[in-house]
Amino acid sequence: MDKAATARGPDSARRILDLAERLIQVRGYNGFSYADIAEAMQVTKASLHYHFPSKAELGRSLMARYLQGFLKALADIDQQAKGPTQKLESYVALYADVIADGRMCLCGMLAAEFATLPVPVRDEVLRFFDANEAWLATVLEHGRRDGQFVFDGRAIEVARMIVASLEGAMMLARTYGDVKRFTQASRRLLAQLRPLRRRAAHRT
Amino acid sequence: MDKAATARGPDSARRILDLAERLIQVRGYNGFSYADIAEAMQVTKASLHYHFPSKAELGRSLMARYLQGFLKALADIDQQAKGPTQKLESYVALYADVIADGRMCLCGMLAAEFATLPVPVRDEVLRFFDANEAWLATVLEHGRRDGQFVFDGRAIEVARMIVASLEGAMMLARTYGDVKRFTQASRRLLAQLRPLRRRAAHRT
DNA sequence: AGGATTACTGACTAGTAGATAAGTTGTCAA
DNA sequence: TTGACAACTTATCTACTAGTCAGTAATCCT
Repeated sequence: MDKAATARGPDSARRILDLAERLIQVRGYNGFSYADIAEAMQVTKASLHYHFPSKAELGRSLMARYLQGFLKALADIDQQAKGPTQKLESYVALYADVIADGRMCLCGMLAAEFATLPVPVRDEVLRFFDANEAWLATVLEHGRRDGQFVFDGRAIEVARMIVASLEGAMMLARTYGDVKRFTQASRRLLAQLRPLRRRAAHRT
Repeated sequence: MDKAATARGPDSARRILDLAERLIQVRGYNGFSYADIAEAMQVTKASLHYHFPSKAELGRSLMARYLQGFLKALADIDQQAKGPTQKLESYVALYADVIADGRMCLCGMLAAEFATLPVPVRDEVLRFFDANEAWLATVLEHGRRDGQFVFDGRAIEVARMIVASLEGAMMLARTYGDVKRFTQASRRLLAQLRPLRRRAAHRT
């Protein structure tokens, strides 16, 4: 009856993806190997190849799951948050949670290694950013309509700048091992959208 | 007298660094090998090890040179540019030139792979960002004093946000193979420092 | 001319990468 | 109970990684 020793089961694929996700977020796609996952799971490399025949397939599957989870998170924000301002704050909190855990956004990491990625993985990464920017642009546009945000030009452009800035802020925050670097940058980023620009010194 | 065939010479070390720099900017530290450089230079791998005993040493030397070149570029800007606004524009142009060439900032790339880097390389990367942010903070502070820039709080915080945003914008621009993504983001970034905030629609 | 130095080559090693084929074990359904 | 299927292991492979070492050719110094 003691089956705890052999951690066999149908959730192996999920556990593999969990480990791969964390490994890529910390070490990058080219910085981890099947051996790393096998060791952490106490199984052989061959067993991983049973679930994911190639590293490219593992990466593609992982990205697909990540994108799905991200879209779900955005949908949750759309349902729960009360307005554009609150939506934007919840959106930034998504990033903050990841960096607080010492990880980098999976896609930010893969974007850096883009040139070396298998094409299917590349495609998923682009889909992630496309969806990300499109959602954000919608929120920004709504916010501008009811006067919560002020910005010039097209919303998609502002969205792109915010996404890029958040990714960059994550990268620097993780490099310095200092979450404040992300928090401060994101706060400034959002402050620039507010209609009444405060000039007062604010607390750190 | 025909010595063009064997490209022997004391500039080999420099050529190795040139190739390594480009390779890292495109493929990352974990995405290139001695074999890549050896092939491009038409020499053996062993010859590379003569100049740089280990990959860590190659990385460290490269970073040291890169930092030196960057500091030189900043010094040139300090000498030539006429005021904070012009300095900032020249500074952004430094990044724009790199991305226009399809490359990523060397340190932005290494920041992504930070967890897997040899410690000496890490140290150099941090020194780069420290110097970068410090210089930018000084320019911002001067600009604020003579009314060319407006921002809340400490200049170093704004500098950090700008550096992170530019790195992020480069990464996304390269991922999409679209320089405009960088240009537009950086233009917006600088616009937010201007005292008279224009509300008019501006041309794309 | 001779010796030292610089800049290499060729041949090699140990370790790791992703990947495969054949065999084993546990579970469940007819 | 049997046999099919899922989830593995064992053993192996090829390609590539950084790195070493002994030797060599050209060049500089005296």
